[in-house]
Amino acid sequence: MYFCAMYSSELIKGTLKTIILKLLKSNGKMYGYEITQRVKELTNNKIQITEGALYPTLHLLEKEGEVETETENIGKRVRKYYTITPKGKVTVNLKVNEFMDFMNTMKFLLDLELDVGHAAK
Amino acid sequence: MYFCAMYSSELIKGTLKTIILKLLKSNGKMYGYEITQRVKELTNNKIQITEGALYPTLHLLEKEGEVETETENIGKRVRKYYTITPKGKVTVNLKVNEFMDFMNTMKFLLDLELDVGHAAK
DNA sequence: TTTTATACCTAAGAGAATTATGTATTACGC
DNA sequence: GCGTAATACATAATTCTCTTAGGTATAAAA
Repeated sequence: MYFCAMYSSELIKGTLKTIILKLLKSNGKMYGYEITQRVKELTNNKIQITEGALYPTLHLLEKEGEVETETENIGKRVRKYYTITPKGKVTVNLKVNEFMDFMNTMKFLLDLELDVGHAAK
Repeated sequence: MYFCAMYSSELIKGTLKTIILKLLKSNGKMYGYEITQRVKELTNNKIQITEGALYPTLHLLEKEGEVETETENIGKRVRKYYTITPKGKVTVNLKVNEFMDFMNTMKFLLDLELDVGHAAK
């Protein structure tokens, strides 16, 4: 069912809040389903946020005051828009910086070719 | 007790096997405690592998055939050395490539400054 | 009219780490 | 010579975050 060039799921762990907040920061108000679609599209299906992960995270972010909601009626359907708060903007900057730093560290670790001489391919 | 400029622990999740295999590949045989110290040193204390995470992972890697062990007696103490297997070398290349790809995708996502005009700092 | 896409949600379970222990040897400080 | 810190292994209980699976309902497309 999944046409996965997707990353193994452990990798993505810990990045969900960062991704959501970053999208909301640079993209303005979005609703849940839209977030999943946008991420999928921007990453060529490599990152697919499941709804079981998304909605609980959005609710948590709201409880923490990182995002705010407003509902909009589309026909008979209710759509819930999320907007990043000032607190959320602080958080997202911290998180993005931390992740960038982490990537540099990992790149350093994974690029190392040390002593041993045979430096196996 | 921890003098953490350390990364928030969720970030590191999913990268442990990759780090261990990569170190063993480029560094030759190493024992558990040595791995934790080397990683700590190479990352300026930013990544500190806990023993509760390390040992179960090493045992798993052995069970999966990614690494092999040999014990060495240092005085009265037993030291357990780990070496990467040919299978492990294939795995580590896949994992490193996947992680590098993942980092590029994340960098793309987190660097985006989209439409909205106000492009909040 | 039936299937697919949109749109929200929660609950049970899995997986990978943390935290807390436990054991024992060796080196260092005083 | 004696206590503390560092070395070195290990496991168990718990926590956290996500997956899998389920549920509801409207709108569009086939």
